[in-house]
Amino acid sequence: MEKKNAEIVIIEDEEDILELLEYHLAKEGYDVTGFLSTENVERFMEEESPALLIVDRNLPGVEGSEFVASMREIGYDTPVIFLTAKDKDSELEEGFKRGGDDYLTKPFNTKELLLRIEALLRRSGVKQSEKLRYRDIILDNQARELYVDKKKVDLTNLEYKLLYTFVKNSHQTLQRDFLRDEVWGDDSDHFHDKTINVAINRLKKKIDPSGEKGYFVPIWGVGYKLG
Amino acid sequence: MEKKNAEIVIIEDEEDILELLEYHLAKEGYDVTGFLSTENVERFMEEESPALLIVDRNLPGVEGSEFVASMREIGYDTPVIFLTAKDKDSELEEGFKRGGDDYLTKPFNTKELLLRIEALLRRSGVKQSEKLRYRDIILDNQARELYVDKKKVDLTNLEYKLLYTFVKNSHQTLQRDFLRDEVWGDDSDHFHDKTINVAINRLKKKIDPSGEKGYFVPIWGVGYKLG
DNA sequence: TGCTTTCGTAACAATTTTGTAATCAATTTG
DNA sequence: CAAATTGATTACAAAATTGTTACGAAAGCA
Repeated sequence: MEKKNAEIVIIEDEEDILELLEYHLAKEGYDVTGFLSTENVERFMEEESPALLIVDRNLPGVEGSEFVASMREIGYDTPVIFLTAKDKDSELEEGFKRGGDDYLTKPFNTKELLLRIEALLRRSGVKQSEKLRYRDIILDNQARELYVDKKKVDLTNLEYKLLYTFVKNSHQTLQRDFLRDEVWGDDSDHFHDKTINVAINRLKKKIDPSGEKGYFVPIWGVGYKLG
Repeated sequence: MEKKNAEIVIIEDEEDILELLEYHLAKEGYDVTGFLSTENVERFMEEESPALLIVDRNLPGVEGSEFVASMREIGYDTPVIFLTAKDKDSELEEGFKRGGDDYLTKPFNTKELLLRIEALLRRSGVKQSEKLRYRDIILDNQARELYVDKKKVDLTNLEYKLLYTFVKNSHQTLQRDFLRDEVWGDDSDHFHDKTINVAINRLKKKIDPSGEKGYFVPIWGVGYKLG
């Protein structure tokens, strides 16, 4: 239930339905962004390139399937699931013709929607990036990016490797020797005593400037552990 | 009608439904083969590799979804649409979990089935959209052309391959080694340190002369990523 | 052949990262 | 409690990495 994190966009003008959908999909582990109209969606797609669109047909302003057709025209191939209150043949046909991949009629079964999402993502070949988590820390190892409390934080390579080592071994106390081997790979004798301290200090400042979260707990005379 | 002639296999034990389906699909131009049970289907698939399976869940002998699951296990990725008389949540879930792509409950609308077939063939079709995009960059891989902000930009072969590699892996950090393999294909030891830097530098100047867009973000000690 | 384009190499500049050292603070030990 | 040991913090400079520019060899083209 935790390793889905594909990015999904929902366009739905009825706020309570939108909220409900966001809740259910987020619970499944998807990374959901909701919109009340098609406005701003194109810009968002440029920036984020989501894996799937869930689009209400009946939107204010631009009609849902029109929006999808226009996205298709400018080259987007993102999978689309349409939602609709209506159930007319002509509507259905229009939805598919304009580039929809699936179609659900309201009121729909949430379980079914989730299954259809999964099937469509599988068929369209979405690669799930593996992410490591610890508390509010998310390490995306493919993008080599760190998010703390949903906010992106830039790290240097050394800092990244260091944090990665801790998160990967989050249940253990990491001894100084182990960290030296794992992060620095330095077998020379010229490894300064305080190098690790300084590195951890810098890392702490970046991921928790106020110092209130206490990610790193020093184990006196041994090393550190996450806490 | 048109010339669709994709090969479709239908497995359905109720003969009149099977005939009806065969009739409608053939009329649309598909090349249809019907089976009354899962028997012999595997051998047929080996010989013909159809583009789509339409499978009744409720078959004599082997259950439809079981058959699909076993096909998936031995490596077949053919798209599947399940048909069923039942409408239970658990059935639905089982169907998708075992590798179904779509699910229709009898009695179904023929028009809808045809539309869903088309959508599924489109999505699973080998011919993917030949356009890759990232922000305001569009790579038309068929024409081997680049558009930045709707304006055409000429690239050299090397530059194109480089940019293509980045856009294709737009949410990953690309390590220098990976770029060397992917773009230069050079496994020699004589690969100069700065070759990548200079190539990226040239590419940057072409697609973003003013340097304000910051397409390429160096990841210190690792490589680059799009940003 | 002669012209043009492409692209690797080299040199140097600019930038970022990271180790070191010095000092201060905290913890343990006797 | 005092001494000793270890960790935290800070500032600085060396080291490592990337950016930029120019040159010329190689490849493509007329």
